[in-house]
Amino acid sequence: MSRPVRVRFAPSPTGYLHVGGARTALYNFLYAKNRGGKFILRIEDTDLERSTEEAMHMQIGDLKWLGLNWDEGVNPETLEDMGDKGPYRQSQRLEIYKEYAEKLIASGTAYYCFMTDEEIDKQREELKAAGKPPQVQSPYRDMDPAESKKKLDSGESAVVRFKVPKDKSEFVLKDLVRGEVKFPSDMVGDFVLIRSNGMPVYNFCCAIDDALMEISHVFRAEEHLSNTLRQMMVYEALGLEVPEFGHLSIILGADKQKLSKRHGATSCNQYRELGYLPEAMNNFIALMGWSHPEGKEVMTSEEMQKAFSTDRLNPASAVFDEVKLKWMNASHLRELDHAELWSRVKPFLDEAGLELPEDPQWQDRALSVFKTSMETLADAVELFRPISAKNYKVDDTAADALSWDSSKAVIEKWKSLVAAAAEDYLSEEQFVEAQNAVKTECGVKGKHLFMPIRVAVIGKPQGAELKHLVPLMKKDLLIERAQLALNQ
RNA sequence: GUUCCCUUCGUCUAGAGGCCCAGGACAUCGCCCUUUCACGGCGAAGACACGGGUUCGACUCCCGUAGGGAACGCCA
Repeated sequence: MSRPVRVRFAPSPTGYLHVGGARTALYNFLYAKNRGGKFILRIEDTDLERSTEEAMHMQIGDLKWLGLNWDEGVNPETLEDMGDKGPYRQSQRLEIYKEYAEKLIASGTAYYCFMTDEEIDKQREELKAAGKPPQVQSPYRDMDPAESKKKLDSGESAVVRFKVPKDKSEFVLKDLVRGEVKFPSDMVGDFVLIRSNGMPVYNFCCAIDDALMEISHVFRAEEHLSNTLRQMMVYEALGLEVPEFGHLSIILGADKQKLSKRHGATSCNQYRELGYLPEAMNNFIALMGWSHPEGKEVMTSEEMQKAFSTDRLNPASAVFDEVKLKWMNASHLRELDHAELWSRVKPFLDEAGLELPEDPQWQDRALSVFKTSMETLADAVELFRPISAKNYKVDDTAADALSWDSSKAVIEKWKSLVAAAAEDYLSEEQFVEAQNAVKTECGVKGKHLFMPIRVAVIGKPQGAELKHLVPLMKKDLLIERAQLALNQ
């Protein structure tokens, strides 16, 4: 009961980290932090068909991006073992699984099964047709070990199956999020422990690893709920200590189906590319299935760590709402100090080829002007593009403002006033002065005044306040643009 | 088919028998701020899946029904 808290995230490296996986990782991380425990990263790469080294890098990269740093497991830089309960990649633990499988065989709770795929398929069909649960019923279940040894030696391939107790007993799981869950033992058939190629199967290595790595709590997705029965059987047969489990709800798409590729962006990496902040991602994901005791919504990781507890975990599935994610991203965006925000925005600006001043003070001012209209980092591109030294063009939406009788005169006057300025940049006051001068000189006011000027400055009839925008732009640039607007 | 899980505003959720003719957030719609756009402020509309119990009293407990999901793999 008073075991030290050790939790783990155990992805199988088959692609980028999915938002569902990210939430699982996050909850484990938060729990470890909250309880002063250890967070461990284990790689479940026993499926040779689907696991790749590249995907492992992707998963690790995504976890790092989210800031879910682990204390033990695969080292994020060197990929070597970090901690004394390794190896942390299942593909490197094969001997261990083999040893335990042999123990089970020796004790009669597991056996070699020589059924072929065809035989199993056929049996499944028949059972289904008969309205029975499609569980394998292996004729090798009670074969004399000596005889199976002989078959094995003669080169026949076999899997190792767990011998599920035939006496109908009940397994009770005290789930941290679902309460008491009871499983009849005949809910599952004799499941595979070791594949014929020698690789262990999830339910086997997961149980062994969690026990050997002294994992105290397992938070994982709900689809593993019925796997827990199998794992409990393995624990029991081997006399290993069972961790506590918490089965998290599934994350759904807008159509209430399990979130998948066809719902659009579902991996953390995609959200990173779209300009989402890891802070916002964590915060948003945390709130799909957990809530702060005081109902706080926008939180830092530290706040979440402090407040996290399993009794506020919600068993019902949640729909992933990108609109709210956006709002949350905007909230976090505005909390960042400008030096930090600039460093996040910079890659997006560079990517778009924008040419902007290097001066931190300029960047600071620019961000105060633009950040209230940014929801994602990527939004900065269109916001900064109009004041970038490159890429100026008069937008189609500006045609109206340019068509008024007085517009040409307004822009001419504006241009001459800018040209008369002494410094490289106009101050806010100078801009207001100039605008007033245009007003009296040309005899226009209201939108006939500021719309043409706005177009002469940014090429569009709408945007941030001119008195904030103009001081961000070099005098020469303003003149050049006024001319371009006149040429329209 | 069998077993298991889930079900409060459109969405994320609060609610652990009277505090709830159900609270917050996003979205929506108004108004205010604003010589544009955002930000911000204020306000409106909007839900206990259904049916039975238990109880003086049920969103909260029990049982059904319906709907959704998961598992029954040499995937995890």
